[in-house]
Amino acid sequence: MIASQRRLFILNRLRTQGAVRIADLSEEMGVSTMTVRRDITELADQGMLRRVHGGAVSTSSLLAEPLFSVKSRMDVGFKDAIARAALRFVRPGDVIAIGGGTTTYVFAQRLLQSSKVEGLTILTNSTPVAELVQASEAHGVEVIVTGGVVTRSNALVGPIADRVIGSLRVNSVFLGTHSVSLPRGFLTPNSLEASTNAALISISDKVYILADHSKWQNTSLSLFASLRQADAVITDSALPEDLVRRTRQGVRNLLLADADASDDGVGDHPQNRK
Amino acid sequence: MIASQRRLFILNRLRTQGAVRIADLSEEMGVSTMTVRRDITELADQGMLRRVHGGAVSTSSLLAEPLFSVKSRMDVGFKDAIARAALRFVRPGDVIAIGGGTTTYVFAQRLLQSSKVEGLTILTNSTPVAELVQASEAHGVEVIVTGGVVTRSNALVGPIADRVIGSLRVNSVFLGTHSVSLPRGFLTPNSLEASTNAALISISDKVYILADHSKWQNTSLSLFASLRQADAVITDSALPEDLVRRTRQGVRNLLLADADASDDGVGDHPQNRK
DNA sequence: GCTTGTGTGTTCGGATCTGTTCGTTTCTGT
DNA sequence: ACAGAAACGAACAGATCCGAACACACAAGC
Repeated sequence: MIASQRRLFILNRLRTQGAVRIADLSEEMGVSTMTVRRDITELADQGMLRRVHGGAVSTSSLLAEPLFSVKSRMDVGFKDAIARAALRFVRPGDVIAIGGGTTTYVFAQRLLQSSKVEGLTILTNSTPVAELVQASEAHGVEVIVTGGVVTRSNALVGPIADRVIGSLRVNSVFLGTHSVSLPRGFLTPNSLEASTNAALISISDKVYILADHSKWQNTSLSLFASLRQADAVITDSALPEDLVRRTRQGVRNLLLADADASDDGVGDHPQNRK
Repeated sequence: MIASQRRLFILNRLRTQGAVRIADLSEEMGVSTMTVRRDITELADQGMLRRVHGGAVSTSSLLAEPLFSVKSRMDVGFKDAIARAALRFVRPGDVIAIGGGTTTYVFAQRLLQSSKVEGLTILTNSTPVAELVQASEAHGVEVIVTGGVVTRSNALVGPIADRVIGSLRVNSVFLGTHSVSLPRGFLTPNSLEASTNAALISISDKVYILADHSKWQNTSLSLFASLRQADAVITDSALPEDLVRRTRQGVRNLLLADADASDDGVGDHPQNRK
């Protein structure tokens, strides 16, 4: 493996995973850690990535920012667990929709690393997700973008998005949410995004909401789905007991993903058994 | 194995693998490393590949995209000059469309750095352009994405894109092209992309084609515009004299941007005056 | 025959890259 | 706060690659 190939490998890894470890890269590329270190140093000098202890993180990625602070690294851990747990709802050959936001972005990352990605068709209104799939060079995956006006968070919304979505049909949709309100449902601050989320839900057989525990504390403007509309809500194990109970009153299926679990992110907690 | 056979072998290898090692090539083709070295040197002089320690890498591959600032500075220099020259066709408050490709990407970069960006509305079928504008946090710019199926080069094409485009209207469109064929017009390898480019042209008052001089040597499958349809073609000053003359026979306005010029990229060459 | 030119292989000193060692710094669990 | 573990980077040594120079083979032309 040639030097520039290694660098490309590293950059691609960064684009799809947001962060890389030197030890992993060393093993996967079959070179010493020192060589990887030197590659990363070089790339960092060119501003292509940012060095951190143990590896490197992407500078341009959506996740780059949160990864820097220690506090929100925990958040990413939760999101990661949620994403892994949500994978179980993807079946081979499905046509799935993925909404905007960082949680669904992490979900897309995990999905691309899994074996289920083969033969999927992905509809998304998130430009980062679209680029992610493309950059991963995953085979047998078709990506369709909804179009629309670009929001602050790189989601595509508005009449154009809604109209495109309305002419399509998917097996399941995976959405993030800005706020979970009991007992109303799921909300977002942007009413156009709410409309687009609702459009995605209306064309989907199954609806899955990905929301870490902090979302229960937020409040937002626009409702895009009731609790009942979600076939499953995937959150993390840090959600307080009483909120779990009250949420279960409205939601058909509430999954608590464990950040420590290595397999599918769902730990062996009693409350996971219905 | 004859010299030209070897060169083809090397280029093919590059196309499929992105990078090659001299030692490998030497063994596989049954010639000494020195011969391979000479072949690669020759191909590099022709711009067919880029030499690196230990082998060679493809110039057109993914390498070009992430490493804009690093290498192939000449290519980027040309594209940059073209992009700066094209800025003159953007008026304040315009609604403009920007197509896919690396040249238009550089154009978008320049546009965001200029003062003209204020109040613009940008329609694009390129997800990198969309993200670029969003990431720049430019104020007063609205970005609309066409939607559609994502191609290898991160452009959005197909019926969805065409339908969305058909319902809109813009002042001017800026398109890259894979090939300039005299006297036919502008071509791209992807017929769906050709259709989408044609759709963009059909909704635009003015059409501007950005093409560096190498595009005159390429050949492609699908025509998306005739020479006449372009209100202006912006290329670089390295385009040979006779091609300039022959192109001027079909195109209303051919601009030769000078890579050295610091202002708007159009040098004071006699042939720039009509 | 000889010459010339082209293309290829070999040698070799220097440049560049890579791996290992080892003392230091930084993380992490208790 | 502390100790052990992991990661870091400087420095050295070995491996690899590079390119210039020269030698050789072969074909074309005189």
